[in-house]
Amino acid sequence: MTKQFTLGKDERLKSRKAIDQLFKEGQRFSVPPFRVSYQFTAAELKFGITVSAKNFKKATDRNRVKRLVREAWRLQKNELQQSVNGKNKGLDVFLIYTAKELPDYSLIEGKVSIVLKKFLKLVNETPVANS
RNA sequence: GCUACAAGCCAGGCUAUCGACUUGAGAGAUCAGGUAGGAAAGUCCGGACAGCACAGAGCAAUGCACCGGUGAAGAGCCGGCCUCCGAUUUAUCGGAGAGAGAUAGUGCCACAGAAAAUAACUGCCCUGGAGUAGCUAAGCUCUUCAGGGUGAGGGUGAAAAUGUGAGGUAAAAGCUCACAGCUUUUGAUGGUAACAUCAUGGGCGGGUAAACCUUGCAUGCUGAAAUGCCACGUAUAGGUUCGCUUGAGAACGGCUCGUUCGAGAACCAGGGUAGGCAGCUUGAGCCCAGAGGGUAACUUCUGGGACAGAUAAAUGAUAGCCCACGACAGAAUCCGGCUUACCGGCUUGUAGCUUUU
RNA sequence: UGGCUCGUAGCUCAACUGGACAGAUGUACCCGGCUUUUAACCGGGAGGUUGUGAGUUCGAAUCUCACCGGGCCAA
Repeated sequence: MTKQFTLGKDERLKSRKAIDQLFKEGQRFSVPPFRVSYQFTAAELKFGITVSAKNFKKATDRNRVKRLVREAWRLQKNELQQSVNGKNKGLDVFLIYTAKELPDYSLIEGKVSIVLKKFLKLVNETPVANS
């Protein structure tokens, strides 16, 4: 039996190059308080999160927001991951937290779930990649 | 016991489930261990470490500025001296001090005031001349002019030529004297020294050097985006200017001289890469206990203990229970300080009040 | 991580080398006038502990130090 609720190095956006390309060429939509950028790739589902230092002056607060979002994604992303893998594709997703107030976990959990549902719909509409 | 102040310390805990980074073991599945701070912050000082430079001279620039100690070093810390402020028990206690030089020079000191710094003006005094002046006259007084002596008086200001008294004089003045104050030479005593006390001689033409500056001392420049190695990729193309022994540029760091190297250099536009490893965490280190040295900062010896190492960047999330109901806040090469932020609690010391014995 | 620079009325800017009520006609605000009303125009007024706190000085927006808050640069 494999672990489900993981968020290892393979599942995070870790290449500066990939992130630059995502912002340059990727598509985006908005689910307040998030701004979401995404791009279909050949690899697998990858995820990143950032918080502006302009909105949160203290590093502690920025870390707090990032940890909450990572946790929400980790616990809810399984369905999308299976769907993406089923289509034999990859997907890079990058979230930017744009609000100026510190959120609590239940709010983040709800918003991330909305984002995930949007992606599920998107993925189901795209054809299967013939490798 | 309460209150106030000062110093030091701690910075929620436990359990369950699901994760992240990392170290070790294992063929692997996996298992075991470790994982933010007192300020990790501000980047204000000082270093370590690394690269380049380590012929030289001059100028400049920056920083520091009582003395001794401490320490790798410092604008840190400890102790002392001096000055100022506050308190009272008048000799102590507490606090503050960028604490060399104002007789090397230059500048500035609004308003007010005669004047803000060679002393000028007003005034005071003396001598001489003049007068349709006054008094009977010599002469004196008055007015005015010229020459000379003075720096006492001028009440304004933050600040006025050290203050008070006496002598002295035509009028005066540290001009002289006494006392007091400041500064300084020499000597003695005490102290490692700053300095203190005493004696002695000289001086006393404000303030401002966080105005320029002078004196003394110190300082090569650049910072982990340093630096070394491996891998991958492109454009040995284009434009402008300068230069090839008549020397561009570099070493050389801000400039000049000087020395050496020397054929490309600067800018514009454009193209490529932005992966990995080392540096990278164990070090002038930290904590605890004991025995010494020192007033103290600090230090010596012995024994024991624990050490984050990420790289779009880990150190967390949820639930429950307990209590004092959880503040400020997140490592990015590493140390030593300083400064700033901080809910609450504990310990020690000092002072005051109260109660009991 | 390292460095540079700036904070003055609500806004945009002045105030020289320290000197006294910290200015502007700007723009915004308030009151009055003009107009049927509004705008424009005319007249008048208010608005600042010079980012904060210390220090030097007789005296600080100005000089020095420490904080706070902006902006910019370096691959």
